[in-house]
Amino acid sequence: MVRAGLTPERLTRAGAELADEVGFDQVTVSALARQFDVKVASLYSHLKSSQDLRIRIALFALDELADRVAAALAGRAGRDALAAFANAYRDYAREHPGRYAAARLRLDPATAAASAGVRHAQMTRAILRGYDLTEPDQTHAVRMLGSVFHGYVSLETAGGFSHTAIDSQESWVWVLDSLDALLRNRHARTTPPIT
Amino acid sequence: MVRAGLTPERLTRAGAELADEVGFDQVTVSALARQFDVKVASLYSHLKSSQDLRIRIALFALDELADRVAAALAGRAGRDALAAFANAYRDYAREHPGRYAAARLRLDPATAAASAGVRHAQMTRAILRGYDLTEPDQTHAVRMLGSVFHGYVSLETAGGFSHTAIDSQESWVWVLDSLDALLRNRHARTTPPIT
DNA sequence: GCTCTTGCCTAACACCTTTAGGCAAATGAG
DNA sequence: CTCATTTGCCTAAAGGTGTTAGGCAAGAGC
Repeated sequence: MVRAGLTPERLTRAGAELADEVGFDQVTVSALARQFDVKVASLYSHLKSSQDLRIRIALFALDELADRVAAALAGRAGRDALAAFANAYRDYAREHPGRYAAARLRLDPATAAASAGVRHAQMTRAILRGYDLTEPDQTHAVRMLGSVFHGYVSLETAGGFSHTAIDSQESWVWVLDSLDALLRNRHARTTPPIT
Repeated sequence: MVRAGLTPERLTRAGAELADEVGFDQVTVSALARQFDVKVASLYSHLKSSQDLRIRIALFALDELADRVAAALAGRAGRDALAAFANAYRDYAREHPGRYAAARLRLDPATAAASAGVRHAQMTRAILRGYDLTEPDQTHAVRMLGSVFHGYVSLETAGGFSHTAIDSQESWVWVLDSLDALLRNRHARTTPPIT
């Protein structure tokens, strides 16, 4: 009987592709076994559990996304960097919705600390180097950028922006433009807080 | 044999509570049957399917959240309205994480159109009445607000903001403050787009 | 009290997850 | 090259969830 040549890496990759096709939460050990034309139990020599598979896909996606963002960011600063970062993020989610969902999987602290998630955090902070923000404003800004990008991408891929005639791309540019203006003006602003 | 008195409404409510306890995607017809001390198959007289249950919980959550937002918004305008809206949203997600997740369930267009989702959209637009924005800026702003609020709440409840010493509440106020400033200045801005 | 509807039940099947134990293919030592 | 060992995929089996079909008894209406 010919062996299928399964490895955790191949399974993870196939799982990521499957996620893009059918959705991350439809990724199942059984479905993966079918893809490799192999019995389900066979995968358990390579994966600890179904959750283990999901975590591997998440780490894979985080890493791949971090690579893309890093490439997009190279040599850019200021609003260029902001747009490059945001577009890398959004493009990834549109090309690979399943992997993007995987990257949002909640990891336990130890796993998260060892993941490419830290690169994401570093790169977000790197963008802000072009705007002279000091702590704690920098942290606030990091959180805001993360929120906007994740929120926009999440709502957009969920089809939330398809009810109006106004193009989502237009709104995206408007949002990036607004964020850039906001960050440029932020250090000078002195308005009192609202809550 | 004493009857349990099941109805779709009671099941939906119990499902919503269960979602808050164990997470929306752990809400299962089986778990619900256990809660009512009833056999699983019995629920199928009241629910079409597991997905039907999830949709009911989503609609329930959307409605409840819309009520809260409406109450928070009453009599407020401008930055007050913005903060009230945002806080209602965030507070709901923190008090009822499972229901909040349910409210984000992707609905088919017909169901969505008949849901409280339209009230949410109307209320978001209502906030912008305090800032004189015209189309298409208004739509862009609606999308941005939705993105920021959803993104922030989503990242915060996922524990994404607990790695730094800086308090999340502080960042939240900073974000609201920034959005207010942004919207107030937006109509006057003439910066060219970046992408 | 009798009939009819309705609510919850048992039975059964399909699919996913996971563990235990077996056989055969690859690997490597002599 | 042969034999022993390791390793990869298999069968078997048990437990959980989703769903349908058909039965019996509780409650409602007359």
